[in-house]
Amino acid sequence: MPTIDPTAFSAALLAWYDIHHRDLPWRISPRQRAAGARPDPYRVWLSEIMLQQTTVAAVKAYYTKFLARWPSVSDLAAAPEGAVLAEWAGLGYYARARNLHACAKAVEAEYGGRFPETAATLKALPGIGDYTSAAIATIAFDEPAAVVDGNIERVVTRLHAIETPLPRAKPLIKAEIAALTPKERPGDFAQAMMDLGATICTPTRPACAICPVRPFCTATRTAEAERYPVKAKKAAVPERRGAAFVARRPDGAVFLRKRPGTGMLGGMSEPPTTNWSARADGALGASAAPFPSDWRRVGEIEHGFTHFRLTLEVWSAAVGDELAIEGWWSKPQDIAAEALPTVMRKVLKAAEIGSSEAERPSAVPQRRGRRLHGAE
DNA sequence: TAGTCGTGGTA
DNA sequence: TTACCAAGACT
Repeated sequence: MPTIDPTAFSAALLAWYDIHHRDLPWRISPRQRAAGARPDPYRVWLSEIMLQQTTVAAVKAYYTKFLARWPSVSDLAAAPEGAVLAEWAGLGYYARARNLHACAKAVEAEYGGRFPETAATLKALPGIGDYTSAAIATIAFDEPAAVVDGNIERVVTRLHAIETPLPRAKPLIKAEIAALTPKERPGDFAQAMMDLGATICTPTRPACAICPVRPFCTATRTAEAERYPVKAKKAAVPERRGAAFVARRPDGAVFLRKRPGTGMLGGMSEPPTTNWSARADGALGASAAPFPSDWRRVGEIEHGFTHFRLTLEVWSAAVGDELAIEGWWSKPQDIAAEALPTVMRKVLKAAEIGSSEAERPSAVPQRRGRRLHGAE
């Protein structure tokens, strides 16, 4: 593996970044940074948590909403967890939201509302791991920590044509980044590497012809950049099946309950569902309902999760006000603000319950697939 | 260490 | 349609 001169590499990368950096809501410009400004650690942290395994495009609207509602870490710490989960609904990986709130409370309680300034101390906080601790310390506090995310893994494996598959190659990549990260402008260096990965050194069809660090890159010489990073094969995703039960009151309210605080969709809201069986065959039927009623099957929905695909039968019933199980009634105008994950909004939609103004049903409800499934 | 944990966009 | 993936953390 040929050695890269860190000084020359940084100079080329940062010169490119000064011109071609992305303008993002949680950033300050290289020009402001050069003038001595530093970004608000709260904003850096908030954005980094949201960006975990999530695209910039998806994050922007959530980031703006969170910042408007909770302008500081103290504001966020004072919020009820349910409000944070409801605001997070739709962004996925809900443990992030629970840890976000726990972290805000820890920063408030242990550090008086000011984020600690080193990667090592940041990493001890909930939801902040290897990558995020290094990113915050480097971007907000100028610590030259080794920042390694998916973009940077891709860039480095191409620079050195690393054949070792991920995640085994991770220690090697981190060592190389530690060697390349400059003492001056480490925050810009990290963000420049990520911007390079996001805009030039892309997973498919990388733009090697206009890459500022092409002279340092091994993979591009053999026109094989796209082959890296080598990754271990993934197992096929299994199928699971379950049923969801949408109870409706005469005034249109829907019965919801809260899922257990940990695990899949932990702490989020849902219409009552069965457990999601590993069995993908057979129908469950109204006998699986949380309480007896005149359940009618109104359709089914499919949803892909990271490690399995789920099919949910959707059952609906018109019921009275009193149910013997724990939960609450949510009126039509309140549903949009509930902490409903996307899969559960699909369920409500299948039961012809508008989950937002945008989905307000027309006078004649559109029924998709409804005719196919009569009552039992 | 390998499995768990969402979602929407894209080839 | 399917498969993969996007600024990972936690157990």
